[in-house]
This record gives sequence, C-alpha cells and structure tokens, in this order.
Amino acid sequence: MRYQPAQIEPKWQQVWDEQKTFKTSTDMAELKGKPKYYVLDMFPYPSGAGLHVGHPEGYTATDVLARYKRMLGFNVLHPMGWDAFGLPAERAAMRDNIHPAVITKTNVDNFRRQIKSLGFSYDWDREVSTTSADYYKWTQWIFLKLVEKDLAYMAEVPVNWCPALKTVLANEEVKDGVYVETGDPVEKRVMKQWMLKITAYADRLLHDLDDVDWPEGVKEMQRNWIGYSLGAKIQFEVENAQAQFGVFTTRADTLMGCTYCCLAPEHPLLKDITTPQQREAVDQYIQTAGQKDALQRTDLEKDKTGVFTGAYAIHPVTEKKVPIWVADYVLMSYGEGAVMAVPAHDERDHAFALKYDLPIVEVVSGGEKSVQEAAHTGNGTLVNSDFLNGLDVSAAKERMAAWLEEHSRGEKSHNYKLRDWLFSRQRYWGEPFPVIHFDDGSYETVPVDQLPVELPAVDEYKPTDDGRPPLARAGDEWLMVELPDGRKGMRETNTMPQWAGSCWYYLRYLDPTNSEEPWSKEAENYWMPVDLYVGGVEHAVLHLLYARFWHKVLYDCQREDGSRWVSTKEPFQKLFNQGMILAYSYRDARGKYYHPSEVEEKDGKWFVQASGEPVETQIEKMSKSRLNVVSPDEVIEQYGADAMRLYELFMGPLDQTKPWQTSGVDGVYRFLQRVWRLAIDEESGEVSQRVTDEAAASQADLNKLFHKTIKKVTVDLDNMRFNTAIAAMMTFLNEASAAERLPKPILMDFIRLVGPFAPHLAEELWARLGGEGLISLADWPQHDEQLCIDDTIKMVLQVNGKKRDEIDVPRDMPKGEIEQLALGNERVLKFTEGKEPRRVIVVPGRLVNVVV
RNA sequence: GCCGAAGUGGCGGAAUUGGUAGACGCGUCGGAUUCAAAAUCCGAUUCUCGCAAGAGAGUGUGGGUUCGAUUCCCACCUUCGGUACCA
Repeated sequence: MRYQPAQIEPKWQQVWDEQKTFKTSTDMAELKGKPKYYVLDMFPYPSGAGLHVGHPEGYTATDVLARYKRMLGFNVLHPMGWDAFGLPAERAAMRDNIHPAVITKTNVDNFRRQIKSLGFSYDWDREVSTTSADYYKWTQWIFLKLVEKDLAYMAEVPVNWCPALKTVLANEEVKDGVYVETGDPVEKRVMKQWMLKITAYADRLLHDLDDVDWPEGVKEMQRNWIGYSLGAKIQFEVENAQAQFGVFTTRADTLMGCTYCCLAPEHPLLKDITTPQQREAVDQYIQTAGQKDALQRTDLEKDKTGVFTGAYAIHPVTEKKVPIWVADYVLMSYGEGAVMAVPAHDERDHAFALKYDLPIVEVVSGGEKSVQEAAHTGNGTLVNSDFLNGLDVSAAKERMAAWLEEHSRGEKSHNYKLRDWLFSRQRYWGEPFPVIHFDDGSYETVPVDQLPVELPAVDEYKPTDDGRPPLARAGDEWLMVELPDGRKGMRETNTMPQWAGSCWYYLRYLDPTNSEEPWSKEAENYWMPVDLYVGGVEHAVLHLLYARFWHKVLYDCQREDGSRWVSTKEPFQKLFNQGMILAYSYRDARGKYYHPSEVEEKDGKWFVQASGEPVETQIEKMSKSRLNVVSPDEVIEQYGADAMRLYELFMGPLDQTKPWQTSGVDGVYRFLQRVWRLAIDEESGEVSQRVTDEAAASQADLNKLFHKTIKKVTVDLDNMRFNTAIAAMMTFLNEASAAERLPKPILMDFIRLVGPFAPHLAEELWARLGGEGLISLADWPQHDEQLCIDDTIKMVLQVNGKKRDEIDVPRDMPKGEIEQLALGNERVLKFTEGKEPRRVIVVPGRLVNVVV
C-alpha cells in the first residue's frame, strides 16, 4: 500500500475533531501546575476569494510550534477566529442587496473548511467572530470604558473623507492622499466624529516597546509613527495686539536666526492679527489651502507658498520685529501650528525665504556652503547670537531653554507626531456605537446591562440619499429611543472601524463563551500575555498600535475587586512577521498575463503554448489580475495537506519574502513518501521487514545520527528555523533508508519528530506501528548528549589559509600532536615546499593552518 | 531625502562568539529497473583550464583588519519594505 494522503488525512482530521484532541481545558484547577504557551495567529478577514498559499504559512508555523509545545508538556492555547466586519462584505451587500451577515457566513464557512483541511490543531470550541452580537457586545463594553475614562470624545475635526467609500478614514489608513487598501482618493472635510485619545498613551506606547520581543524593524516603525521629539515651546508676542502665539522647535539654539514666523492656514489667530491691507490676500490663501486635498499637498511638496499677514511678532530675545506669514507648509496638527522660521538652518524655511526674499542670518557656523545658498542643519559653533556665541549646538539648546524659562518666554517641551484616533465610520457592517444623542447636542451612553446594541435591519446598505450613514435607514423603532425619564433621543448612526474588533480578540479567546464578563480574571491571569504572535508585517503600525493602546487602557481599568482588567502591560510578548509569499507570473509584450498552465519553458525562456509567443516571467505578489494565485485547495488535492505544510516551511526562513514554486512541493512530497516506505512495505501494507525489535543502540551509527537529529530539530524549533529542521530530518531519512536494519525504537521516535510537521502521516504510521494513543499527545523525544559527540573529528589542513587536505583525528588528541600530524602530512609538505613554517595555528576540532 | 531589511550555484536556500562556502531540496545530466512509460532507486552537478591527477577563481562592487572574512570595519551599487513639509 502506497502513501495516500487523500485517504489518511480526512480520517485523522475526523478523529481529532470527534475526540476534541486539541481542546484546551477551561478548568483552571486542571490547567494549574503545567506551564502555558499561548500561540496566536493574526485572525483573517474572511474574503470571498478564499485562502491563497500565503495565508497558511504563518498558520503552519504556529501549528508546528503548538504541537511541539504540547508534546513537551505545555498547556497550549491555539485558537482561530474571524475579523469579519469590514468593507468587502459591505460592498457585496450594497451591490446585491444581501445582508452582509449572509455573505460573511458563506465566506467564513469556506475559510474554516480550508483551514481545517490543513490539519491545524486549533481549539475550535474557542472560535470567535467579531460580527457576532455575543462578541461585539464586549467591544461596545470596552468603548464604554473608554468613554468612562474620558478617552473617547466627540469633536468637530478635519477628517479624511473618502468620496468613493462615502466614509471617513483614520490617519493610519491614508497614505499619499489615498486610502491604502483601495487607492481611492481622500479629501479633507470637517465633521463631528468620535475620537479616541491615543495620544494620552503616546509615552507608554513608546517606552513599553523596550520590554517586548518584537522585530526591531516593527518597533522602529512604531517609534517613528509615535514620533517623539524633544525641544522647546517659545512664546511670541504680536506687535500692537493683545495676542501671542507659541511655536514648538527642536532648535531653540537657532532662535537668534529667526527672521520671520509662519502660522498654519487653520491657525485661529490669523483672523485677529491680519492687517486690513492683507486681509483679502490672506483670506484667499486660507481658502485655497483648505481646498487642497492631501494628494495635492503632497504633490506640491517642493513648491512652498505663503502670504504675509501684515502683522509682526516681537522676537522674544532681541525684541526686534519679525514678519508673520501664513503658509501651508506649517501643519496645524503638529506642535503649536506655528513655527519660528530660521532659514539659515532649516531647509524648508530656507526654500521659503528664497522664494519670498526674506533675510537669512547665520547663527551656527561650520556649514559647507554659505547659508545664503543652502541651509546648514548640522552641528557647529554659535555666532551672531549674543550670549550663545561660541557654544556648540547642544550646549546652546540648553542655554537658550534656561534663558527662556528665566524670562518666562518659553520652556522645554516635547511633541508627538501621533494624533488622536478617528474612530467613526459611515458604514453599515461594523459595531454600532452604544450612544444616544439628544436634540440639544448632548449624548448619553447606553447602560451596560442593555448591551449589545445590535445592528438593525435596513432596506439597503448604502448611505441615505441625503448623505447620512446606512444605519440612518433603520426605522424609528431602532433609531428613536425613549429613556425611562421620558427624554427622547436618537441612536448614533456611525459604526466603529474594523480595527475595533481586532483590538481585543486575543482576550476573548481566553474565555469565549462567558456571558457575564468579557473574560474571567482567572483565565486572563493564567494565559496572558500572548507568548507568540505571528502575522504579516503590514499590521506593524495600525492593528498592533491600536491593540496595544486598548490593552493599556484595560490595564488601567479596574474590576470591582480592585484588580486590573488585564494583568500585563503589553499584550504580545513576542511578535514574529512571516514573509510574503510571491509567485511567478507570465506576461507578453502587450502586458497581457497568462496562467502558468498556458505557458511552457524552452531553454530557459518562456513561451505561450498555443501561439509560441515569448513571455516575460517575473516574481510578483499573488493577485487575481496577474493570474498567479495558488490556492491551497489545489495543492492539497495534488499532494496532500502534510506536503503543503512541509513545503510552506521548507521554502526558506519564515520571516523572508520568497517565491512559491509548486515544483518545490515535489521534494517534500517525496520525503513523505520515503518516510512512509521507511515504515511500511508497499507490497503488503504491513510494517516493513527491516524494522526490527532490537534496541536503538544496536545500530550505533544510525542511533548517533538520530540523536544529533533530535537535538538539531529541537534547537531549530526553539528558534523557529523550520527549514533547517526539515533538512535535518531529510538527512536522517537518507541514512535510515539506506540501512538494512532499522530498530523500531528509533523509527517510533523519528515519527514523533515528524509529527508536528506532518501530523496526518505521523498519526497513521504511529497507529500502524502500535504506538500508544495519539501521537499528537505523545511526548517529544529527548536526545542523549553523549551520543551527539563524535570520537573522531575531521580536521582540515590548510597552508596559507588554503585547504589542502583533511584528516581524521581522535577527539581528545592534544594540540601538539595534531600539529605534528599536520606538519608531516604529505599534501601539506607539498605546498610548504620545504620552507620552514613561520606559524602554525591549531583550532581544536576545526583546522590547522600552516603559514610559510 | 530619512529609517529598516537584504544581495551566496541554473533555482529555493545552508553555513556567522571569524575557521572545510554551497547542507537539504528543486532542476539538469548519466545509469539501473521496465516491452515501453510513469513511479522508484543509484551516481554526478559553483565556474574556468585539464584526458586525468590536479590547479586557479569564487558569497553585489572597491578598499581595510586578520594566519584565515559570506561573517568584522570603511566607502559605494542594487533590490525590497516603511515614511515623508512632524519644525
């Protein structure tokens, strides 16, 4: 009987399902006493397209680790769920007028089927979906906590409005003036929206990054996004007016070089200080600047514009007049919305000064060019600066800050780039806000005991004709609320962004069916933090920053008994980003793509089979339009789930971007077949003749190699080096299948090593060989260190750093003897040509280098 | 521009407290088995020169440190990701 994954895989999946093999106990008493391991995948958005082979890469890695840790005796928490609110389902709903819940259910069912077909050891009893009312009840509950702590507020704010989607977007969702997901342009609008005060946590979000084991790049991205900078806030008086404004600067040392000031177009002071002569020009400038969308502002980056307000500021030190301009290179959203311009030492101010012929005064010497030509932003010695002259930049910063504080004209200060999180969306398929609005503009939150506020039925899923969000289509029965005290209000018609549900799902997995509270204290205490979190790097800022923020808020919130809602400062102790999986695509000269099955290779070049036309091949992101998407379904059909799992990990290091090559699956498939044949006689279907009942030690060489293999696989798994772990098992298999006799104990332990990687095959062989119980619940083999040490070592002999020979020497041979052996070596003598060695270097266990 | 990651055979990739470059796999070539094929098994496979033994070159480029560099240092090139008037 041959290796037939199509038969054994569904069989074992059914066994695991029926026996609930991977169910994690909910009994705290039972859990205690064993160490825990919480290994989490970023849960997917269940799209209509189903999985492609990129999805299971991370899932396979976490599954191998979950199975490995279980075999090592850990209580393992390994759940899966659905981030199921969101745009694609809503769009489909709009188009076909089907409830998005119906579309979502179909997609989730398909995703679950695909994920299950890979034999992952999830505890399906803990499956959650952000769209179920049982779940979003608690999302709303957390929102109430945010309101309670004054971290959620409504404000008239300039928002990113996306006309194509008819909704607002968060800063994090917009790049270069377009929505990052769809590329639709975004424009500025002022709207009254819910905001979350993430800026109140900027400091902790920044500093606690030091305590987590995350890729340095991701930490850096978050640091950059939070954007801390240290500097000073300086007050400027306006001449002939009872007005003043502050500026933030990181270069207080250059204050004496300030030759003008600039306010952002949105700065409130403009209407008070602009002189009548300049009024018209300024008003017009403000209006034009307001109309520019983000894209235009980006495009016009280089070309700075501005208008003189006619007003002058009094320089806080020299008390000389400096003109006040308005310019849209100054952002209202950062710092004070105003800058002191020092053209000699700031590139932007320099460009602006050149354009409008404003004076440029050098105050830091040491630039390569004259400051009239280019700004000198580097270090140097202060000049033209009164009491700062002669100091270097950092000393001058200190001195100036001290002077400003003494004279009450400024103080040390810091700023964050991070802005509050815009939390409203004008969509249907999201969590409703538990909020009731009244005619007078006030609002109240819905009491906890009335949660969840469920999504109402609506006739259509698009905005109303007068531009209100889809929830405004719900009837008065849902919209209008009468409170016990007789007041009448109207429900909020915005919904929360998709990020809301994913901000805390890792906590719901701990206790997914709890109807009294979002999670129990005991479960949280036992399982948190997440020990390993695996997902794509695309969430480096958005999801991971938002989730950390909510987690910290929950850390600050108390239960009735005074304990914290979560016990850890950070949710995800270790983060790992799997690399993207790319695929080959084939395109002709006209740019038309061809499916891999339509092309053929000849002498390293590719041609369309039908026409013989040449095509270019390139490695690109998988996408429908490039016809290069590989579905796990087709791979499993052809090779089985075990081969699919193995190839996902054998391709290369998990964190690396790498191309999918279906031909590469052949290699791992052959490996699995050979493992099968190692144990099973294909003719009879019985256990192979060569498998003997003798002790492992009776085949000494093979046993030694096997113990080295155990060690290698174990160390590699601990370091998430799956590809080299698989290579080590292949190496062992090559030796084992060449051996005439294979002691059964070795074979049984080898199958345990294979288990986490190819669990179906391993269960089947384990059962056929008479293993006890399921291999999924068996112990991990231990290596014997003694057997991993060789008695003789291969030593390389070099002459002048070049390898000339290698010899076998006993492991404990003294250095001197090795040296003698090397110097007497025939090949060494040939290359030393009779010359006296100048130096001989002996590296024990490695090599001897003879220098002449 | 700034920040981060990475450049190794025909291909995916191994090897880093500085010590045999190319593990393992794909592909290719040769052989066995077969009436034939598939499958399977065995062998070869960095490049150049050579019948061979062997020699030389070689980890993006150019320098440097060292007995010895894929690994450390300096400069540069390329690719990918992030970010972009943040004062």
